[in-house]
Amino acid sequence: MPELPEVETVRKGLENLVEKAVIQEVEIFWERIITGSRVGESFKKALVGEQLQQIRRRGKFLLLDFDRYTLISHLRMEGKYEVVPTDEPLKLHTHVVFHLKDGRDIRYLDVRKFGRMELVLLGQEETVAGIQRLGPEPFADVFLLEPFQAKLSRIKKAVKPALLDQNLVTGLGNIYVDEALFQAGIHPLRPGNSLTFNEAAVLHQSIIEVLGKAIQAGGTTIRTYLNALGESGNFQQDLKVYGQTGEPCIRCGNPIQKTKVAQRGTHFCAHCQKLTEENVLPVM
DNA sequence: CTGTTCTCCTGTAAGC
DNA sequence: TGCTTACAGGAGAACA
Repeated sequence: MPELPEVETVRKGLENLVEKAVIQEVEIFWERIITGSRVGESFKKALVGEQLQQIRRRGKFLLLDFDRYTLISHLRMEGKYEVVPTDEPLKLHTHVVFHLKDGRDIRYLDVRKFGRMELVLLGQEETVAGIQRLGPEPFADVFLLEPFQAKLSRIKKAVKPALLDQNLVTGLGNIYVDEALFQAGIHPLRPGNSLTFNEAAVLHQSIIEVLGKAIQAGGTTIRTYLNALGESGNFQQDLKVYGQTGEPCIRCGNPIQKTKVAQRGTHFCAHCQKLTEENVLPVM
């Protein structure tokens, strides 16, 4: 599942391959991938003749800047891009194809069809609600402790779903949220407002470190798909709790446990991440 | 406004 | 062996 580090890896890979490429034609095989006011023919028509100038990223959204438009792309669970010669046969689950003037295609594949694309006027991504509500990028220069702590202190729900909201900080998904909470020694079910200032500070630092290291590693590759961009990371070898159910905790040796929090598989060490009695949330 | 549940999708694995 | 069910989860919609 692409989270911020994986999306950043895709961004770099795509930009290196297709910067300055010009779109000749667009084909859509699953209409629901495209949302917003420019869908179907209007989406295709707008992009014909457009040259890709740069690719930016905001949270887990890719922002492809053309001459007059910005294509906002979210990979959600399993979306991926590949750049291949136009004459190469389409793989299963190919939903959108951007034919380029140089004889190649940018192809969007997505087994689950959860990913979305939206075309807005150049640089107008802030008009999209999903981007407007994003918190700061998880970097030390913009993700500041004081506002994080202040917001967290007003959140009654569990800290894990709070961090997955993308509003406190953007970029965490199910893998890195478990890793950051483990590194900070905080139980995923602790209510946001139950964290002490010191705990919030440690969590803040853990989020910056975990995502920073994952970006350096090129993200986490759990299933490898040859030729797809962003599937070559190696952070999977640095995972301390995600997918480590039953394995000994690197800190205390007790087995890593798996449970469900807010409908999501959640990995943690019951010894290192304590949920004290008074912090127990009502059964959902 | 806050918090929770449902929905979208298909491949894979577990269960009977 | 073959059919059914559970599970994987990001984000937006729907709802209390």
